[in-house]
Amino acid sequence: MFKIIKKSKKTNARIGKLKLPHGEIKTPCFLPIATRGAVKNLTPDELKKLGAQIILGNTYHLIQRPGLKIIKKAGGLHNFMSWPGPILTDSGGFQVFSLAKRRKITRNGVKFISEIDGKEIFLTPEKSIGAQIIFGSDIIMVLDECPAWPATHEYAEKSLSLTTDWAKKAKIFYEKKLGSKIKNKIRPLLFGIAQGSIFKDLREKSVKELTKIDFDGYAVGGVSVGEPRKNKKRVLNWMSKLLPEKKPRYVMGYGKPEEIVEAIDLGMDMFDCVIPTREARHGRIYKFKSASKTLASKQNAKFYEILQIEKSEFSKDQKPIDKNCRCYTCRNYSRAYICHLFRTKELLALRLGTIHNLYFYLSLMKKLGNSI
RNA sequence: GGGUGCGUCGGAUAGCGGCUAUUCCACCUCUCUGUAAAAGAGGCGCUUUCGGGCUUCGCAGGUUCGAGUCCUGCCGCACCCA
Repeated sequence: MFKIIKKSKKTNARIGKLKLPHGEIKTPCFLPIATRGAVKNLTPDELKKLGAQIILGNTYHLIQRPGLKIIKKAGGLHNFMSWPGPILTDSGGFQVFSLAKRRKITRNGVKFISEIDGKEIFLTPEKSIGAQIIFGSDIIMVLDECPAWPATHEYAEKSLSLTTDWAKKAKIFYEKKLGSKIKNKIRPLLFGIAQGSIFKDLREKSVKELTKIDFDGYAVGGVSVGEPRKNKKRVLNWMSKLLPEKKPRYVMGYGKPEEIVEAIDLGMDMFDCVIPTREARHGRIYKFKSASKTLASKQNAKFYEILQIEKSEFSKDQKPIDKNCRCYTCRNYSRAYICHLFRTKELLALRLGTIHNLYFYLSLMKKLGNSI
């Protein structure tokens, strides 16, 4: 399933191949986010051209709309959204964090009050896995509780025991549903999610128990939930030593370009983040500082910059965002034009921004892979 | 020439006797990490030792404890009549 092809001599970085039902992906890789079955502003065709190998959908949002029935009838999420490549789906665990005001955690699952119609949604570890199986996800994530920072040791410990318990239940349910069924085909992978906030003993405990359950891959959850950068780094450092080497390692919801660089050096393989897509819609355009420079000096010095493209300094700037960038946006349009589109709220602004920012992230991944 | 109405921030507005003059747009600054985000926060007269101080509703007077608001004159704009 997961093969490490090459290891860096200088760092813990590695290149891997991961076989999935809808194709093979190369790691390290970045997953553009398609929460509701669409990467905002892009067609699957465009995504593929940008170099996306795998995308991420969200269980909580998709079971609300359009609902399981419709996706099932469409023949799964791939068919429904016309993306033939691999899909990883998040379990809804992140919504435990992001929709904290609208949910209640119980032993058996999470009760949400829908932000759409006020209806109650009860998400259990089993339901989440069941839904993801119906989606036809290539990588299924277990339901976890993602505790916000700051959390007390006491709370984080309690939360972790729940998350671990849910992980066991998820695994049992998954085996029951898919265990014997698929023989010749590659079956969807099931990933566990390590929690434990910023506490070393809890992170250790989390990984120990998850590996006992035995998953196809392991994710680091609960990172970038408000904690200072130092803490994130420390957690990832521990995790890189704790997580099994032979399994894919996925840092959830991560991160800024420099953070991904660091995490790859620590031996992390997969990443997803809303930054490139969301910030694109908000007029923050990422670009490399200089194409000729390698990313070797990346550790401290920022190798990229962000243009706030709506600023008046760009309103007359006829240069492309990045003359060395080969994305559709940079090959065809000037900063002035994109600035104009943003200021006049033309929808094309969002598309062009998204295309460029995703190209930036995905080509960063390529560069980082090549440098291993 | 006569009449009517109107002049409030860069633009558009609210306010029709009572404390710090409303809102929208534009503009400026910032935020965004498993997406309730094409979103959100702050600023937008001058000045400040960040406590505040000063100044403002076309202009000039007046009435009043108190005026963007009422009265008089002027200026400007719009419309109507001649």
